Amino acid sequence: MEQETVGDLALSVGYVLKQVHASLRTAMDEVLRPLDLTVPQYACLELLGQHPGLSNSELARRAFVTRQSMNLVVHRLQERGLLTRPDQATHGRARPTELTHDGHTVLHKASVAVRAVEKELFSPLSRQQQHRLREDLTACVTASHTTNRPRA
Amino acid sequence: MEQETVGDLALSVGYVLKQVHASLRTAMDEVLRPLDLTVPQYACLELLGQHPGLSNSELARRAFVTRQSMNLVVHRLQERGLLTRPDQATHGRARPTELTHDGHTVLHKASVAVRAVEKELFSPLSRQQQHRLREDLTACVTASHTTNRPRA
DNA sequence: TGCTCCATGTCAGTAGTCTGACATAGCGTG
DNA sequence: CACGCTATGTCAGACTACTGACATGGAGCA
Repeated sequence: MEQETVGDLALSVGYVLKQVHASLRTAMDEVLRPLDLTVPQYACLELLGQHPGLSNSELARRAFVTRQSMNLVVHRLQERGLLTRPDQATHGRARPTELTHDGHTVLHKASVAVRAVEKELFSPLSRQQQHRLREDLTACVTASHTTNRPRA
Repeated sequence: MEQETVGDLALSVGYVLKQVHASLRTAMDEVLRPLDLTVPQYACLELLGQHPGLSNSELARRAFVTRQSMNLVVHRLQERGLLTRPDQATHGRARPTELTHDGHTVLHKASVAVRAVEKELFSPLSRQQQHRLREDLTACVTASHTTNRPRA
């Protein structure tokens, strides 16, 4: 027989997942604050660092926020001179965004700090366990993308 | 040598974790909407179902939100008659909150729906893998609680 | 060509959450 | 007893993210 409801929240994978996510989020906020960056702003920079030329909508999808929210993030980063965006789109309406020199500099500092946070958070797990954890989580999202609409 | 920055976001445990969390959050929102419940509201009910008599601050900690946010959640659920809260505190200032009969009814429906969502999301993993995943995640949060301040 | 459909960008309004602040109740210690 | 410390509840304000809506540019098709 299968129990329909969760007996104990600590035994719910979803609850523990949320707990780890909250810890990661808090820790990231702390290390990004000295750089005057929010988590979505860092996500935007990181995405552009690895995939230059992404549009605003594409950034939004990959950062798991709406286009409108990402639009504000992009505008503020643009005001700070961390990224560039052509005034006119070359092809459609999508305007490819890229990091400036300052953007790359800030991103590197932030990326190092965030990497350290992740390393600390997952330190109880061995390298092999971390790899396995990532594989398992990846399997879940790829499966949900096939059953639901694959947004990315 | 250790790489300081993440080469590919898909290889970052934190990024995949956020991805799974986003999927879970979205799916929970969808199934809770027919019940006119938000995720924090469901979390509040679930916590009270398993631990009757929790105070507002305690609910906030276990739901990973601030006291102020949880205060609004509790008030709205109280207006809907799903939970009761004494007007005066018996001992300190903490007022123990408990579910009403309607609260238990709504909670049961919601809990069944959420349980189904989790089961679906983690369906790519075997029962053993899910258990292992939960164990690994739990290890991370317990470790972070010892290094940082143990809020709970 | 003209039409539909879709994706992108953007604007306005709304709702949720957070930070900061203050008052109160209990506990421990001088 | 008095004082400081902590925890809880609550209020006010600001910020963030979301939903809904609209306009525009391109692709596909009759």
